Amino acid sequence: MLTIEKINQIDFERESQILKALANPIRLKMVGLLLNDECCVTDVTNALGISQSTTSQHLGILKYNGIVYPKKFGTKTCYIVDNIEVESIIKILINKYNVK
Amino acid sequence: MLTIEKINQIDFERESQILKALANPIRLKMVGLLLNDECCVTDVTNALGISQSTTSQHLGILKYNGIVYPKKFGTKTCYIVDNIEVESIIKILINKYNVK
DNA sequence: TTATTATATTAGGATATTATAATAATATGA
DNA sequence: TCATATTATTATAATATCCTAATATAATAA
Repeated sequence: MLTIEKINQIDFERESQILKALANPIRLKMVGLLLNDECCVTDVTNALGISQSTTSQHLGILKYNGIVYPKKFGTKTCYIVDNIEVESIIKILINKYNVK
Repeated sequence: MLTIEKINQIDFERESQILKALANPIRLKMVGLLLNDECCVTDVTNALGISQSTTSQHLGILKYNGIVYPKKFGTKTCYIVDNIEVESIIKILINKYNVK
C-alpha cells in the first residue's frame, strides 16, 4: 500500500499533531457537537458539562490545529468545524455505531 | 451531520483512545511502514533509527489498541497491521501528499 | 549446556497534558 | 461610565507520556 519513497515524503510530525488534537474524549465530542451545529462557548460548556475555562482551552487547541474557527457575534463566539480531513476521520470512527 | 442522539451513542473515550495510539510521529510512521510490508522488530528499529526498547514499547501500544498484531517466527516477531479504520484514517492523512 | 540473537519488561526522570481556580479582556446595555 | 455577560488567559498541581538504560525472557545455534 505504501512504498518507502512515499513514506519518506510524509510529515509524520505534522500528521500526528492533528491526530493528537483529536485524541481526547472532550475534544472529539466537541468536534462532533460542532459538526452537528455550530455553537458558542457557553453552549459547548453546557452540552459537555465541563467548566468554561476547560472548554475555552480545548477549543483553543482545536483552533490552533486548524480544526475549528471562531466567528464573533457581540460578546459571543461561535465555533465552526472547518477541516475536511477531520470530518472524514470522524465519519470513519462513528461508522461502526451504525448511526443512520 | 450528527444529531445529539447519535452523538450520545458514541463512546468518545474509546474512539479517542484509538486516535491517541496513532497520535505520535513514531507510531504513525510505524503503521505506515507496516502497511507497506510486515516486518520484525529489528527491521522497524533500523528503519526508524530508534532504540529497540522504544520500538518494542511503541509496538506494544499499537498492539494493545488493536492496530497491529504479532506473528512469531523463531526468535523473530513480525508485526502486521490489522485495522481497517486505521488504514482508512492513514489514507486520509496521506492523500494530501499526492503520493500516487 | 552455553552463547547468541531477538524481543519484552521495568524503573527512572524529563517533558507534556489536563483540570481547577483565579483573573483578565472584551463587548454590550443601563 | 458602570455593571454584566461572555470568553480568554494564567498559574498550579496531578497525571500521563516518552525516552534511556538496564535487565529479563525466549528461541536457536554451537
